[in-house]
Amino acid sequence: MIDPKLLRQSAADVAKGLARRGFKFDADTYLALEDKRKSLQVEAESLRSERNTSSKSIGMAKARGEDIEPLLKAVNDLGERLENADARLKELQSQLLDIELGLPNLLHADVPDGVDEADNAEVRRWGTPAEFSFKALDHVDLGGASGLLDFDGAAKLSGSRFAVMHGPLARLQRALIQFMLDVHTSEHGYRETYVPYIVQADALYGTGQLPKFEADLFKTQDDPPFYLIPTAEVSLTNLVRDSIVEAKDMPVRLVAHTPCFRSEAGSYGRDTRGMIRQHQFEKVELVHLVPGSDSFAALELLTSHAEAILQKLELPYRVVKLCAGDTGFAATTTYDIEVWLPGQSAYREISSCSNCTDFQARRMQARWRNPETGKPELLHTLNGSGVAAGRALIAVMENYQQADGSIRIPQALLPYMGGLTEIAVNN
RNA sequence: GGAGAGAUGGCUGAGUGGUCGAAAGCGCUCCCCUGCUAAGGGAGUAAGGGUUAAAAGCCCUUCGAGGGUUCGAAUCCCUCUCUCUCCGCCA
Repeated sequence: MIDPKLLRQSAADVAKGLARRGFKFDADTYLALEDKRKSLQVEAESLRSERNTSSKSIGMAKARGEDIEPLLKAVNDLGERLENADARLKELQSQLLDIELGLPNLLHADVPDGVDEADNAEVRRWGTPAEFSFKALDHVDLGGASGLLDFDGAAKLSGSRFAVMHGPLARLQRALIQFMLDVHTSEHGYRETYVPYIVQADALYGTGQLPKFEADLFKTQDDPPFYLIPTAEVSLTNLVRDSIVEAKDMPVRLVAHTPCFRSEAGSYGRDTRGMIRQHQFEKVELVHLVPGSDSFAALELLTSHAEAILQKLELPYRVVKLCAGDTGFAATTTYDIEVWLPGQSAYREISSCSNCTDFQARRMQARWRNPETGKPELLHTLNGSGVAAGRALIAVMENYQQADGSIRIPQALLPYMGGLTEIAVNN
């Protein structure tokens, strides 16, 4: 959520900033509502103040044994007026909140202009895509060669956009997850955290998936409903909802492995081949909770932690800064890390690292106590994949493939594979 | 799933219709005093919001959540959630 004070004072500037995303914020309508809110709130509060004063004097009169009838008469219609003002205020505030919850975060000034991923700005590259002496296969064909990747079986169970994996391929994904958790906890200082995969609506309001993106989520039929998390960011970040973190506990750095569930509504026809885009996938997620002054440095650090995984796996990648139109709802700046996929001859997203500044914190009332002032301040939240395990598996398969369709195990994963050094064909 | 108990400020814990944002203790902060010392004295110490350019001040809200009764609710009524104990069931 954007600071309502900023909206009131600089609605036109906010509208201009959001226009970079292609988002239309009707500042005039907002300000008109806000104007009404102000006068109504002043009215309601002064009525309430009047009532409090009267009630107090009734109490005192009664204590002195005086006749309170005339006093009661004097406040006769107060209750009704107050009720009326309250109801109108409540209605107005909920209208304003609806608008505010629908506004995306303001972009950082350095975010490049642009409408979609074609306009993203490459920041750096690491590694060189390998030259193959044979025609590189994609992970679907490699999975077919080993017989360990089964889309038919998955379709039988769950329909499209699911995968079944067997044997060493399933183990390879598990190895990737263990490896990533180990690196982040032992080398990068994260606290390993196990979280629920099913959350209530409040958590999703906190991180910004709701109310706007409900269609992207899987929802249960309970009343009230539960939602399957689309990312561990939801569970991890909301841990500080409605709390004040002490300075000695900052910064907070959390890592969790969870499955992620996305309905992928609206992406029909995109990445239908293979397991690039699934309804269910595994991901290791990194979350930072930091003082506001530190969040941009933290974004660089977090991104470097995700990159370290790909470097240890010796997977070539590039880092791009997302353009205005491609940056997510809650983020002020996002780096995507794109791993090289020989089967597609393309860099594809494997991690997305975002600084959400105080946007999520304001929705969550997540604060920290600044020792300089002794006062609570909104903290800044960051999240990034460190990295997406399903896509990392694809990247390993395609980058480590050999002429016969077998797949070598990356050096870094050998300790996790129980002596296995390659995944052969025809398992 | 069944039975019972509970939810109050950073913590412990009083408060059962009126001047209670809330006693007391602990903790914490500041000040004072003190050289028989793991002592004494004093003051302060919640969060959110409105008004304001901002601050001060003033005002509003908050005693698990949401409704209700009342001039007035931490206190009474209803619904819900969570925690604890016991039983059952289960991983």
